[in-house]
Amino acid sequence: MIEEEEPNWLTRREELPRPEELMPLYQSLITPDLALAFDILTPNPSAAPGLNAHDTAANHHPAQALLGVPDFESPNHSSPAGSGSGGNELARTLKRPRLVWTPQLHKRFVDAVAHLGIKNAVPKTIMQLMSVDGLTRENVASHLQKYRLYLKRMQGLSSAGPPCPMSAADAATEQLFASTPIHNPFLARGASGTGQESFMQFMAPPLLQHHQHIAAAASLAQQRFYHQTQHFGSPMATGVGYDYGFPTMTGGSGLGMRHSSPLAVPPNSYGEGIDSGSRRRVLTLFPSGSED
DNA sequence: CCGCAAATAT
DNA sequence: TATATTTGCG
Repeated sequence: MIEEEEPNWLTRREELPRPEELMPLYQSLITPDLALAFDILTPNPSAAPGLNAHDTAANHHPAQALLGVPDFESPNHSSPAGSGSGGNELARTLKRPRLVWTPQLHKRFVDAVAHLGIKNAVPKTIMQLMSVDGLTRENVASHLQKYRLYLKRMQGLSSAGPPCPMSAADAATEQLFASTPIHNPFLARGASGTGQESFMQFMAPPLLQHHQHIAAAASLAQQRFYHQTQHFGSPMATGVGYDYGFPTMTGGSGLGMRHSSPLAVPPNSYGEGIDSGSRRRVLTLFPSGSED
């Protein structure tokens, strides 16, 4: 019996990938506006993946050419010595659209936090550790706030009652605070002892090419695009609401959380699981990197 | 700069 | 409407 490497994803040993290692995850945080402001070429006329511009209404972007990472981090003028923190003030001052924390992005976030430790997990450090272009400290800070709340909520919950539904933060968190359509029957399973079973590999079937052509992705052969279909909560759209797998912490009514049916989406069916003409579908394609 | 609370946008 | 993200304050 040798200490064989255990495929335990639950291992807290989150290896902190070096900036170079986790480069592939770069989310095109550069929005068209931002790019324009920089006078750099705009990859695609549409919103950049990962970021939903205020122009969500016009989601019919044909192709997703997410190439040419505009390194707004390295100015042409080159002020090597000067401007340590300044860098590109323009970039910082630009109004960026809502940042969409994709599971992958969140994953990296969690990884960073795990490695830094709860004590050192401060926005700035996390941000630096994530090494995601365009990601601001504010973004991380706010996300961290929610993340902590989420953890706290979960802790208190797991303390009183039957076995926790899942490995907790690991799974749920990875799921990004709850926004992944992927629901598998195993997810709601009580793990015995340390038997924390993971289940994040089931999702990765060839699910794309739904609408237009995303051939552009060809460049990043390793990157898979997953179309997350979200439907705006319509008062009448009952029957199939969000399937949030995590507690709501609304400060309002407190109740009113409806659990939609356990959307048992087969590993083959995606997106079109529910259809509705009047529903607005937000296509969020997130490139899957080498992580997870 | 960090954390929290409120405001705003989607 | 609720949720997510942003913004302001201590």
